[in-house]
Amino acid sequence: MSKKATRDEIIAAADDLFYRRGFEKTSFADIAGVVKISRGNFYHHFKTKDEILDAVIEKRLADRQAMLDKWEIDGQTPEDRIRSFIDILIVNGEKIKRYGCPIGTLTSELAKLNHAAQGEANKLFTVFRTWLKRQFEVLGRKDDADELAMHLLARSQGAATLANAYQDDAFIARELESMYAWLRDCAAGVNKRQRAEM
Amino acid sequence: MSKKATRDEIIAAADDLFYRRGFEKTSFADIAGVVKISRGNFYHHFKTKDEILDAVIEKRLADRQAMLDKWEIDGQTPEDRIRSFIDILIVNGEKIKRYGCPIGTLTSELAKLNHAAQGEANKLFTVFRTWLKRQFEVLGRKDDADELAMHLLARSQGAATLANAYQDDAFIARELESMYAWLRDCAAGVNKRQRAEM
DNA sequence: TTGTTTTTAGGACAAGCGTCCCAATTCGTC
DNA sequence: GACGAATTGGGACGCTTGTCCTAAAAACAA
Repeated sequence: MSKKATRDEIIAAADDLFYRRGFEKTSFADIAGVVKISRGNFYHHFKTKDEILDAVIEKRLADRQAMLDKWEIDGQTPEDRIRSFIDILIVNGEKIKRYGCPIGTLTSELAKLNHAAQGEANKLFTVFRTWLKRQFEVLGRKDDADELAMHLLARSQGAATLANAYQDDAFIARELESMYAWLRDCAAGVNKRQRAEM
Repeated sequence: MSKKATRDEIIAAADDLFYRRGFEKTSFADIAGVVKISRGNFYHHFKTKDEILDAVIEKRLADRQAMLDKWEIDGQTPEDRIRSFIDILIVNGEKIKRYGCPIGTLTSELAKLNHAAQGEANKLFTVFRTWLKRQFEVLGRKDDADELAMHLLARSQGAATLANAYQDDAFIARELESMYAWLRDCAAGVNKRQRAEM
């Protein structure tokens, strides 16, 4: 097999295992078992485990960016597109209930390991943050677009964390409804704080 | 030294290390280094690493419960008390920025490890959930008290996760303000969805 | 003081880890 | 088919891990 094909298989297997078991817990042997190559052969593709992590983060960045680019075409309005982001909790619901958010759990783990790739992993959040910011801008919320983006990211992360802990579909449904409602308010140009001050 | 005193020192050291480095990454040697006892001596206090984890979770449960019980006395109104919960993000702000939420990150890690103590760790969330639920009941939201408790837990978790990733004080301040405003609305008996439907 | 129990230190152990080497195999090109 | 390069499998390496044993020290009881 060509070098690149094997390399991509390793990255795909590592991506999956890092998500399901965590980076630290996943060993070379685990990945080799999935890809069905010998452990020794690894060194020809990746010199260290950290190099695999870098490649996995790179792949995740590309995957997420591709997904957002696709939404940019599919979604008619920025509100539609932001709703697609919220709906990740549905589309990936089963995996999130089992393993949490792939981005949030990775950044948390790397923060605890004080790992050099922390900065790269945080870019995963930033990809969504930047994209959401732009959607809110198009939506007409130019002044607080980044704040709204961060807020929605936080809401989504919180829902994912508790979905993982409790596996409660009713809770997830309520959080989704609540985020939809919040988004409608955003689109109407009225944010929660302004209303509270009325 | 008495057996219990040493045992408590081990638990305290493990509690701290599990939080800062994660359960998996923390070794017997790490804990022994902090407590300054020999590695071999461990077996006399804990037969397995999982037993230490159980003890750490037990301690965290007791600590949190004690904190909540204290708030029950200190806080004049249920709104005051719930505000104390929100303010954890300020009081433990520096640690949360560095290591994330001690509860959320532990449950996430144990979920990935598929660890037997998952259920016990989730009780940490439930301690807060139950307490918050009661506060909302006293606040006069008897019908949706548990829903409100879960929602606030999620908001808090999300804020902690992004605080850990970005270490952005302005973001944390905004999330706090937003949660305060939400709480005021709750106290006024009007939740966000009802308002959005007006 | 003597004898018993509790607590300790140090190290052995088998297993798993990331890393690395090297000889054999496969591949692509002439 | 032959040859150099790319790719592979198997295993060695030094280290760390959780676990466990044993003998010495300390604490306590009589």
